[in-house]
Amino acid sequence: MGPVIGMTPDKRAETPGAEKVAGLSQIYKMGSLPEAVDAARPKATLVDSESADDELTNLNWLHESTNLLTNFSLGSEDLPIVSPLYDIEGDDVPSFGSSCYQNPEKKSATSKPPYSFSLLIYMAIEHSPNKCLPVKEIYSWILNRFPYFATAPTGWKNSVRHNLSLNKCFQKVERSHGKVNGKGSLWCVDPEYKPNLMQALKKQPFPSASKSHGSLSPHYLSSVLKQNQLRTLKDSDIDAATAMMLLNTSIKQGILECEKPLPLKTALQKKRSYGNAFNHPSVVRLQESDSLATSIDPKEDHNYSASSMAAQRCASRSSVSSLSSVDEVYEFIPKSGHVGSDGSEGFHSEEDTDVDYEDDPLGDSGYASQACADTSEKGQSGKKMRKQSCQEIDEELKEAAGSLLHLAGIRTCLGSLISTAKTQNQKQRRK
DNA sequence: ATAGTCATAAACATTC
DNA sequence: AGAATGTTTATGACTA
Repeated sequence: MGPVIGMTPDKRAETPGAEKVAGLSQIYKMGSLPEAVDAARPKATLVDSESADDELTNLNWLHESTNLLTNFSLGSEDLPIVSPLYDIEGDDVPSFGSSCYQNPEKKSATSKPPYSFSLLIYMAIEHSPNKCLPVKEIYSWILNRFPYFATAPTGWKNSVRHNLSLNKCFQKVERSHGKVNGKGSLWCVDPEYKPNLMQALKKQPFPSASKSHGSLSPHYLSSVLKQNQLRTLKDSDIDAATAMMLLNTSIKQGILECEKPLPLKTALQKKRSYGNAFNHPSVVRLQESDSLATSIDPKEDHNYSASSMAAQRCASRSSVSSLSSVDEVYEFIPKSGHVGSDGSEGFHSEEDTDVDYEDDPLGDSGYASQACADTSEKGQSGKKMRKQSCQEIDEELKEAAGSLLHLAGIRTCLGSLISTAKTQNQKQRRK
């Protein structure tokens, strides 16, 4: 049985449009200075850092940080491609920028990459500064990273286009403002499907990770938590949703102690009845139905099928908790920052590509600029409302994270975390 | 055996 | 006109 046919109309109908694209997370800030990251992330500035400083449960350190992918090596040209969900393991603070990863594609340049086309496209898009790429750029990225395709039968490009067109994970964004830089559209990853893709990536065989290191992320998170290295976690740029996922995984693997894995969704639901979990020492009883699979279901892989995706899409829409990253929470926030033009993100377009970001007449030096044009045109009142919404969401996330952390049985280390965080804050303020 | 996933190929339309 | 891009359909291999 082939791919589900007749998907395209659905895909078109569901194409969320500019706002969503604008909300694509600003991932891959690897190698960039924190200032640059902040500048590129106006959404982070929406949170009153001053008032939030003393907030124990504040998730700013998650908000401000970028997606986990950032530090898991998709983001730098200097780094090989590995699963964003794997990393080296060790009790020491991982050096995310280190080159201790194996390099699947370089390891065997002539062998076929262990990634499906969907994942290759996903990586290519996520690697771009604005999470949008024309198909030609996708070709280039894949070619650059996987020399296999240089000698592979030419049909792979067809497959890429086929995937883009058929796979609901990918959204086409018209270059509305005068067909900038060539023909064709830009392709983005639907944020709602990002968890699926992430999950799919995680499932990919990575000898370097699985053999000697295993799944680092939960271990890493665990070690961070156990060592009360809040700063480390903060610096690690793990976003809230990912942290939740890792927490769950850690719990599942027995790294952290908890009765059962807790989906963020549950945390959000419970917090409404219990209030801030930090103020409720009682353990929330979880239901089986609220398994981790609610938000991270290995079966809900990237695929052609509309059914599983639709299910997740619905779930995603039904609750903030299912968002794949905090960025998605803020997806309605117009991007005012200038991203990528100064190279502060550590990203540079591939040498062999012919798209000149700096020549973008839209002044955003990226593709997403057109996509977010709609949102940027909204008025001041809209901004106020959005800011308010952000604060509300932030509160929700804070409480949800509080619930999670509490339930994960790590509350005991919070005292240390607090002091560590406060120390860091004080140091920063002095600077 | 069946259904789902994925890769591949091909035809065709559209756009530049 | 030709190339690039995008859509759709079909088929086969593989897997759970």
